[in-house]
Amino acid sequence: MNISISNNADTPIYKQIYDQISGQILRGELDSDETLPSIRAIALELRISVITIKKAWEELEKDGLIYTVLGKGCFIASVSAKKLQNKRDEFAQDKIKKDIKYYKELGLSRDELIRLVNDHFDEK
Amino acid sequence: MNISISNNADTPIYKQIYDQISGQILRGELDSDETLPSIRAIALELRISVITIKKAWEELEKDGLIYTVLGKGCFIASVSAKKLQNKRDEFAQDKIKKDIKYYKELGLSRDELIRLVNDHFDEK
Amino acid sequence: MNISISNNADTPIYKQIYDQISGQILRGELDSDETLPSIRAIALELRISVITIKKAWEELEKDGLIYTVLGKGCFIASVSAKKLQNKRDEFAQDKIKKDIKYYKELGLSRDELIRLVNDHFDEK
Amino acid sequence: MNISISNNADTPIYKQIYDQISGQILRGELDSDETLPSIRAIALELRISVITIKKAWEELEKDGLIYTVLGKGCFIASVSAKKLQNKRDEFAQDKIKKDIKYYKELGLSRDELIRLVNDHFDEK
DNA sequence: GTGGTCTAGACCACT
DNA sequence: GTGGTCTAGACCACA
Repeated sequence: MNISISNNADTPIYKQIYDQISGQILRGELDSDETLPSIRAIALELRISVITIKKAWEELEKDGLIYTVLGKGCFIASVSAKKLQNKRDEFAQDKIKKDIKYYKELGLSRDELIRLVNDHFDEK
Repeated sequence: MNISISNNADTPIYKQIYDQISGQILRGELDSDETLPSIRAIALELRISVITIKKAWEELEKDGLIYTVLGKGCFIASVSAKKLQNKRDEFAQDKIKKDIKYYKELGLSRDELIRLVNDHFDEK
Repeated sequence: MNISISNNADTPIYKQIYDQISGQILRGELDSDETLPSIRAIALELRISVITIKKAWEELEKDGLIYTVLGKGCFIASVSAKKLQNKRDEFAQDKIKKDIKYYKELGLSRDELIRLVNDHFDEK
Repeated sequence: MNISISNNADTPIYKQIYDQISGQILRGELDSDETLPSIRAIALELRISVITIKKAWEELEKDGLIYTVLGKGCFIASVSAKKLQNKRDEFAQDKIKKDIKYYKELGLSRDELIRLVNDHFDEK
């Protein structure tokens, strides 16, 4: 499980975890029914509170990406590749709408925005 | 002064105001040294507290977009067109980096992201 | 009457005027019973409100530095050189106490403070 | 945490708090990453509003003296001794320039000012 | 008239 | 528990 968190970012920690895990699932890097590490293990590893991870897990479960079996642990939900793709698209579209609104508020044209994407996509 | 706020959004009200005013300034829709409506006038119009607007004003002042003169009012900072453009770029680049990080996490390729931009740019 | 004001300073305008006029009187640059320019004349010259100057005049009168004759104007109070010196000392001591408190809070020693004075006294 | 405030002073409460905390940090009396008492705790102790303290905290954060972690608390920023010294000097120089301007306006000579400093430095 | 500060309570998000 | 935001009213300083 590769997760990196930052205390300085303006995104809350539980969201950082959620984004990274959901990303790994949506990209198909984690197999169905694979076991997620225990909350405590992650809490220790990342030196954060179990409550924070619990919050991330809850969001993932709400979105149908994982499921928990009481007393056994958390598992990756088995979702068909097609459904996965749909979820990915849904997530991306939800975000792009908000983002475009902001760039438009800044006065950027479509071409300027696309140039910006091209300029920064390969960075880092 | 066109400002619209939503109580349901997850962005705080002061941020909504900040975004809209900064947008108008950065797009050059407000002239230098133009007087902003008084805090109280806006508070009445939008039916929010003066403190909330004050907060937005403070952020705008911190970013050098407006300045306040005690007892006289608040004014658009006089910034050269070039500097304005720089600020706009700076704001846009700060955001695009974070956004791209997220889209990559979702597994989108550059082309998919650009198609997404093209599909939604003219909406609404 | 030489007065210069700044909108950007954090000292209010009426205080800037008060400080400069009181300074000129305390340094003996203005003779007793000399007429001060009319409030309106100054207001025009400095492009500020008459109310602001009125406020400064009130403070000066309260401190016994000027007196107003209704319908005739404002005049420099006739104060003996000795009294003038006393007032000057009083003003300076009031201020030095507050200032030293602040420098001490910053952790400056007496010698550091004196060096600071020496370094900056001849500037500008 | 030693803070004392006065309701009668002409400096706003948030400024009084800012001055005292920044003083303690600049004098090195508070260690890096030390936790500050919670906003609410201070509010209760000093019997003032949380917002007032928040305002002081924001100023301190703006000046890079503290940092806040959402949901965890506020901490003293880790600043090297050298940087601390620089900040102290910067604060002191900003003030001394204004102060000297005033004393000069009163007609004090350098020697008179230094005598004043010597006379009052050990008081109280 | 303007902005600057403050209160006393409230609700929410995050840990 | 923490900080983040907001309200509705108040009083003051400044122009």
